Amino acid sequence: MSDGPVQRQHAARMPRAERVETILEAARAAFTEKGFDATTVAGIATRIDVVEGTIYKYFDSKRDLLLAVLARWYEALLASGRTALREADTPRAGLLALVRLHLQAIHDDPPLCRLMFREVRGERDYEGSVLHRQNQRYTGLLADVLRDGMTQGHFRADLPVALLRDTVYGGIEHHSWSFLFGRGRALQVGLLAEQITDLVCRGIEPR
Amino acid sequence: MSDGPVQRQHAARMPRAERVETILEAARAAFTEKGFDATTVAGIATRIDVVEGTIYKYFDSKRDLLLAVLARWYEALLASGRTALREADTPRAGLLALVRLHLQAIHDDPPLCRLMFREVRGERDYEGSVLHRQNQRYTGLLADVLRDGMTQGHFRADLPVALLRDTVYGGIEHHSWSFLFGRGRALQVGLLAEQITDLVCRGIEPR
Amino acid sequence: MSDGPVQRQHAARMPRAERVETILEAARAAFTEKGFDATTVAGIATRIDVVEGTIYKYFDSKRDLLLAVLARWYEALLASGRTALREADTPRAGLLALVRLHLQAIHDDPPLCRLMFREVRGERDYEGSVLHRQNQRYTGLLADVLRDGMTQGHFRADLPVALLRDTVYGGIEHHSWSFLFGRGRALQVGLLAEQITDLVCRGIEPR
Amino acid sequence: MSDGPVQRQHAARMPRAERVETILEAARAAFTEKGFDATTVAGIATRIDVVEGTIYKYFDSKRDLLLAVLARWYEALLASGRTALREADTPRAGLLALVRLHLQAIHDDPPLCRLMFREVRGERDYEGSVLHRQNQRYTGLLADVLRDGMTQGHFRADLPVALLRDTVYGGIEHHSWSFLFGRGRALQVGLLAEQITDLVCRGIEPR
DNA sequence: GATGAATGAGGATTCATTCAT
DNA sequence: CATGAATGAATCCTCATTCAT
Repeated sequence: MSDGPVQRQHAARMPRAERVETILEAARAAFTEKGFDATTVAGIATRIDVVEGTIYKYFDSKRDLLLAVLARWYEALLASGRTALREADTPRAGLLALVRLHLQAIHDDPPLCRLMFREVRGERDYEGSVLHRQNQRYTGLLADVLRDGMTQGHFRADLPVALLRDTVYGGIEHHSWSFLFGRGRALQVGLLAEQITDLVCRGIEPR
Repeated sequence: MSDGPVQRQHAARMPRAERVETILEAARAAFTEKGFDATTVAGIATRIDVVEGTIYKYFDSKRDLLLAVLARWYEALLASGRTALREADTPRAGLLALVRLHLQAIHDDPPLCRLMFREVRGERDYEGSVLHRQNQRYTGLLADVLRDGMTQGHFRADLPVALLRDTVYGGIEHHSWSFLFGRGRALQVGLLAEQITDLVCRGIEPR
Repeated sequence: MSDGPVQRQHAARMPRAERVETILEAARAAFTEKGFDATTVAGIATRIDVVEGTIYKYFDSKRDLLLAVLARWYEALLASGRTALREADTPRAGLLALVRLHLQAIHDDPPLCRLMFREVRGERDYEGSVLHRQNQRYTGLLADVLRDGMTQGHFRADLPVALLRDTVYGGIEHHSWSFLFGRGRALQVGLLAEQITDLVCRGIEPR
Repeated sequence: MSDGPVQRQHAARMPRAERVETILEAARAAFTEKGFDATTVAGIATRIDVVEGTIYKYFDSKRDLLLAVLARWYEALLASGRTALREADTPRAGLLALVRLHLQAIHDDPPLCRLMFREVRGERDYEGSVLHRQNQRYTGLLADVLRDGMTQGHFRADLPVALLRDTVYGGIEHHSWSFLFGRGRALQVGLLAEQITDLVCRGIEPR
């Protein structure tokens, strides 16, 4: 008898939304474990017992998948930011909350942050992408807090909001660098948040 | 079929140092024009009329070449930083000078900065590399200024120097992002330098 | 991610014959627009708002679909040929009519002809296919005319009918080539028909 | 010990021209044996004990390789045609020689002809290609003979040379079809050449 | 010092087709 | 009659790097 074609069982049928979910989960795991390049689509597929083709039914490309994984993360971050702000009663408190949130996010999932910093930011397809828009909404939260603080007289108004926003996020990220990519020790989330907030607030305190 | 026989003459023999020079120049041009991945070693070789093998006589790998290109750039930057500091008579003046220098560097050679941010930082081989060490020396200039300022009582001393340093450089880079990678408009070097310095100084002014 | 959920309604149910009709129509459009390979079954399905599976209910394979499309065309051609012959009163008139018909067909639907020449003829599954049989019936019309002409003494009988037939059809097709595949100008149907008929009937020997 | 990288011996070094030769030979064999699609570049490489990359050093793509194989064949054909003409002392003799040559070529290497008819002719990249130009030179030989014959009064001059040329080559090819693609019997080169020449020269009108 | 022939690994992607619902 | 989730095969091509000459 000739070798029969190894008829593999079809994976369990799933409604679209659910399948997307499982793929996203597997992709996230794979990407964070091995990085983008070292991850193969076949590898992702194997984790959830489907074939590569199935993944391409739902995502146009491997890169698309990466972007989708990160988009979900940003979604959650944005929600957390909004929640945090609701409980902040002064601009300074809002600022502190957002700084802490950002540090916490980096602290909690370094691999995902590495992915974001390494594989996405600065790539040609980032500008104007959904992810970029989400990022803008997210950092916009802090810009809003600053603007409100200026309006209400808590902060001096002669420095551009965008510059302040970038200083905060740029500072945080730069400072997290060795934690993320080197052999740096854990981030002191609480302390750092206080220090950064302090630096910025005193820098923008009205005379 | 690919290009014909092209019976090429041996390229002019050159003393080692000179040959290294031409290679570095060609590599810099190629990398900044097309990015690291899109640049081929063969392409670099062609620019100076040698073959790939010749390049490998002088550099161990394509990546090595990139690192060497950037190392030269940092060398110059470091020298500029030192010069600038010599003319600064107060800590604040020193800080302003270094901020301005950094902004100017980004302003003057965006492609090279892109290379640095995109292809080098965050890569596994950066930590501990020569380039990293140079970067540390370079940013160390600013750290020194801050430390001196604290010692001399110009700056409050209760915030970590490293955090301040990262805030400055992180802020600058974050803020340059859209200029480098998006369709952002030119950097206002002078104005930005003033604003950043102002923000930081008032933030760290002793009460 | 690929197109959203697109919760589609079931397409209107149709009696078999009618559904076959719509599929054939869509397939013809798709194939002639983009060629066989570039056409996807999914694309054909989309045109008539059904899913791929539906098409496979009616046709065994994509190739089958192509063959069916062309078979309809041949059907019409064959009918035209028969009609044309009915009005021809001499062998030469019959020959002229068939030559003109063939040229006209090429002239009227170049995309379909391209399909026939490019994707079907010379493929392994053509020999012995329904399409091939139709082709034989169609070119058989001309063979019959020739045979009749020989029997009746209008034509010399020492050349194989098959060779004559192939010379006519091969000549026409070869000559249409640049019109079909190049940037050639329109076919001069009437003139060419006369010339070809003349050539075959009289040869090129001067009287 | 970790798995050493199976260091395969480098294939014998060859000068460019010679290597091109071996590749072309292997490609020709592979293509004619299995057709274009079924042939893999890896398979070609294996035949001559090199790796795929080597082939891509000399040819830009698999298709390029096919075209190059056929170009060589045409080269030879063109030369044969010129030789044949040199010995023909009348236009009719020239015509006969070229017809016979063409039939002989088809007879001698059906697989290569199949390649030409199936994979090249009618493809988008054929028009304007080197191959096309060669084909034009080749068929131009026959056009020249016809033109000369007309000038010298051996042939009537009221039919377009291009039409005659296409009739000859189209007729031959059409007639060879079943030999090439079906289960048809061998071509009767000599007989067919006589008949075709006769047909073209005298037509089918009885004297 | 320079050449340039040869290596070799590696994976994303497409879509016709099937079949459970 | 229609859906649409899942399969799975199959290979071209690039280019950094090596090394014999």
